[in-house]
Amino acid sequence: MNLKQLAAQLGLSQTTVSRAINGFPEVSEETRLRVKAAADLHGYRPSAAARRLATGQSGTLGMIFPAERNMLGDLIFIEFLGGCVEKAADLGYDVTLAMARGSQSEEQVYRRTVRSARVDAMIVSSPLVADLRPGLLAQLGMPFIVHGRTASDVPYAYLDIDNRGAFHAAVKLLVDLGHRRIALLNGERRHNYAADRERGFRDAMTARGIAPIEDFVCEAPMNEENGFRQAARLLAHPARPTAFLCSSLAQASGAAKACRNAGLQVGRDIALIAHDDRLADVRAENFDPPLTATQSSIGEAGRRVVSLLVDMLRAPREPLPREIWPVDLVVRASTPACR
Amino acid sequence: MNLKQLAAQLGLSQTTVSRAINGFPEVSEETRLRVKAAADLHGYRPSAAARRLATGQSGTLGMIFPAERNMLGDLIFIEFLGGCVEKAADLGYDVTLAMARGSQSEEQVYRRTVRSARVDAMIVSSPLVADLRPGLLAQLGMPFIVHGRTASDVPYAYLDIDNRGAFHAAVKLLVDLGHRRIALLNGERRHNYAADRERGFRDAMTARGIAPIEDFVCEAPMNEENGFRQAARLLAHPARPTAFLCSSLAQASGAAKACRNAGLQVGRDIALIAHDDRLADVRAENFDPPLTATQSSIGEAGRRVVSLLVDMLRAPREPLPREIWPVDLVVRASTPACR
DNA sequence: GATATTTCCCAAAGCGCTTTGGATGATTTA
DNA sequence: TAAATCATCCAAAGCGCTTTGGGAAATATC
Repeated sequence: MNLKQLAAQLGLSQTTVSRAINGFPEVSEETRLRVKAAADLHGYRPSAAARRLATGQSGTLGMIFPAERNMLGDLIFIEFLGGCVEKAADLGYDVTLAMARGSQSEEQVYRRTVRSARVDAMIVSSPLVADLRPGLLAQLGMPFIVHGRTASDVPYAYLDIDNRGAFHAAVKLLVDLGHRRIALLNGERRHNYAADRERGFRDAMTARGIAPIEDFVCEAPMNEENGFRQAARLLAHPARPTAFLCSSLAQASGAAKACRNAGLQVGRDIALIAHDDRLADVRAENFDPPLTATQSSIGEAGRRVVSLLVDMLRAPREPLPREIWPVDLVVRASTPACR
Repeated sequence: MNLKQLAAQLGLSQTTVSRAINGFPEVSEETRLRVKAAADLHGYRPSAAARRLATGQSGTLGMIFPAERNMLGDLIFIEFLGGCVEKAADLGYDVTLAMARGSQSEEQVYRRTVRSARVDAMIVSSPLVADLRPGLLAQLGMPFIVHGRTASDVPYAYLDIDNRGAFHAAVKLLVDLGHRRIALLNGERRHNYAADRERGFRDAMTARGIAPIEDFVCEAPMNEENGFRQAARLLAHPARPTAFLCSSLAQASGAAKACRNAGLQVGRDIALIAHDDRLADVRAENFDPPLTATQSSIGEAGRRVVSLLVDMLRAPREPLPREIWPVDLVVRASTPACR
């Protein structure tokens, strides 16, 4: 059943029926009810294709699969994606995925996606410190929002968490507990979130008059193995760290193992803090001992990102939305005072 | 630039230009070249929306986020999804995702997706032994393919791996090595793949005249914790298993830990085999010791599933495609002979 | 009571593509 | 040479919706 048939059935014009369904004010409440009832009765669903053609809007948001694949990255991505899909569905949008493969560069994938006009807007995730995507999308005239921030000449919409503030607060906590020899096991510096966290770490140390020990400031892909390896190396140091600050629970897990191997009990002999993205199945409170963590739900971020993006599409406004979420520091059992 | 403008530019009709671009035979090679050149020059891309409306095809495949969320499940899903997206892009299709949330049941999500006609076909993943989705989709007239198999009244297209054969072979290997007390740490029985694996396990045991010890046949969500817990329990048994057969690397990881805790060295004192889905970052060969595994790439399965599904759409044929992939049994260092 | 204003509804024109059903010459065939 | 066949191309009719630009009746304003 299509609009024309439904209109005929009701003895109304297509215009009126269309307006009744889409909630325009030019139709009486009585008629609207009648239309809705008939639509329900006949199981009428507007054709997405026709609506898209008529409005020029596809009702679809696009995301690109991250080029780097690894376990934690995949888990974070899917959690974020899940939030996006959930919210998008609520708002009547679809989410479609593209992928940069061997032969096709990420830039080509973005260009192709934009040109085929299959999506109304795009979501950019995991930006690097210097990321070309905002510039590219702005130049192509495609609305977009970034989950995170990056250096960019053009203004852009974003939602980020306060990585800098979070790690600043974590360091402050440790310093207040008497720790001075604090190690940072960070993600790769080229990722903006990692750069921000390092900045927060350094600022907090400096603010307390402590010079960060350069050898204690580590970066590496965030996985358990790197966490283990780097922590083990630092623990072998003549003056070992008394606290580890990790960028992910995966690294924290590796670091905890290294501590155990070194005969140190986390929460008694050594302190451990990690950032917790609130993934479905990997949570700081389930560690042994429960981990003190900076935490922020990445799924929630996905929902909000979509919400902001759809707002932008429905009512383009200046300035572009920009949100920086504060990050909770949840103190649990892994952060003893320094002895 | 649209078709009309391009046609005017070339002094041709829309019909001819459309046919030239879509490779119909009614247009001379010379004209086709001329059209393609002009299209390239002006950066012409057909409007997806218009094409969709005219053809009634959306050029989009749909997938539903699995309702259960957990780490391994998410990793498997994203690996499969990645394969699907990659192949779909090659074939000119988009992949869109929907999600069953709190209020909306999975069935409602399927119904809504089908009625809004946003997708040409759907991909059903992780089917249960008794899964309603094939029946539902068949009834709704939506083409689909299942990754896996299920009990269903209606015929349906599927791609599955030979789970039964794989676990049969694994048991055979262990028995040939002298093992008799073999434990199965399986995923939940309601999943079809788990039921198939259990069947393979039992068949192989019985075929060799060994009665499976019921207490050694375990099912649980596939994660490290359950692997650890169940293995630890069985190892405390007066007559402990001499071999573990796990349905996932996560369980194997937990089981390996339980073995170490019990003072047993995997690959010397006890045997361990697991199924390896070839996830990006979790591979049997990276275990210590490298794990003997039944292996099959789930990303490859995603690619093939899309390939079969698109074939179905382009040229509907009976019978529906059905593929069962053999599973490799790769012997590594974790399976010593029984002492 | 006459004139504005609202309220509610409609006809028709797109949106940009595909596809049907010819039309026109050129080439074969009889 | 006339008829049949091909090879190319075209005009126009949708696909199912939104939206513009009114129009008629009901209500408010003076």
